[in-house]
Amino acid sequence: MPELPEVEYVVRRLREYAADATIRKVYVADARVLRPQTPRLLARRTEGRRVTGYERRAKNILIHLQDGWTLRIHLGMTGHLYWLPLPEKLPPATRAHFDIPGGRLVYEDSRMFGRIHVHQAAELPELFADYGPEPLSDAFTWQSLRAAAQNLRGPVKPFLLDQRRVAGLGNIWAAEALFAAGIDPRRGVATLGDAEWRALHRAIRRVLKRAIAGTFTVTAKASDFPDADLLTMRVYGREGQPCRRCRRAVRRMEQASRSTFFCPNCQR
DNA sequence: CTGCCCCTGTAA
DNA sequence: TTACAGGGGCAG
Repeated sequence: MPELPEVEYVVRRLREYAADATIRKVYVADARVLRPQTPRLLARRTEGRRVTGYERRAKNILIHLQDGWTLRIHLGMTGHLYWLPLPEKLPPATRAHFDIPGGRLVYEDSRMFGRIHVHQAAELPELFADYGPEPLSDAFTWQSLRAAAQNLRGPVKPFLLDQRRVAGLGNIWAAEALFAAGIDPRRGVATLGDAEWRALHRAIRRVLKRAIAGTFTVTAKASDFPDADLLTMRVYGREGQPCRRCRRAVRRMEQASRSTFFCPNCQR
């Protein structure tokens, strides 16, 4: 479930609840979430080290530690990462947890598409070398978006999901941004004009900012993130329901084996 | 680019 | 029982 806004939420919560934590001990209940690394390696690199900062890069959570180590946690489809105060019981889908003073950092993940890796901080630039700009940073402009599509063909929706073009857009907000920009997800990137690139760029930023603000308006359990608010979606998950703008039925189609929702009337 | 794979849970 | 799920890596 987590996309950029939820990952951002997690990072801000960790800064709030687990600032200056020291990792005392690591427990791995299912080593598959570490692949290709191992519990032994994870323990060796993290135990006894203090957290020096939390950061989000695309949909990755970075936990910087003393001695130049960084935990990189990707939540995949069903991952959750949050601080849990000590008396509370670990949930059944806990795959790993980190003991810190006063509580635990819990990594829960039913489908285990997420990953926990430890890296030397120096190797991070290489790790993220292929990522596109952060959509909420100054580096992301409508010109940079247009440039990322140079010499590419194919529909705009899969283009937006490609982390090398823009970092951190997922299926929901790609669909919502295209609706906000009034662009049909089937349109080829080569057919978009400057006015459309501008509109798309603006829509991506607006939609993500609104989603981030939204995650903070709902109270979440144990500082975990709340589910994306389907009530505020314009098209995502609304197949057959009336478009909130023109009342015509929202359509669902498949693109690159992912579902795409759009309004054929409002998006052209 | 698309298709297949990785996994489990939930709803129709 | 089947369909579907908001993640990404990899081969073709």
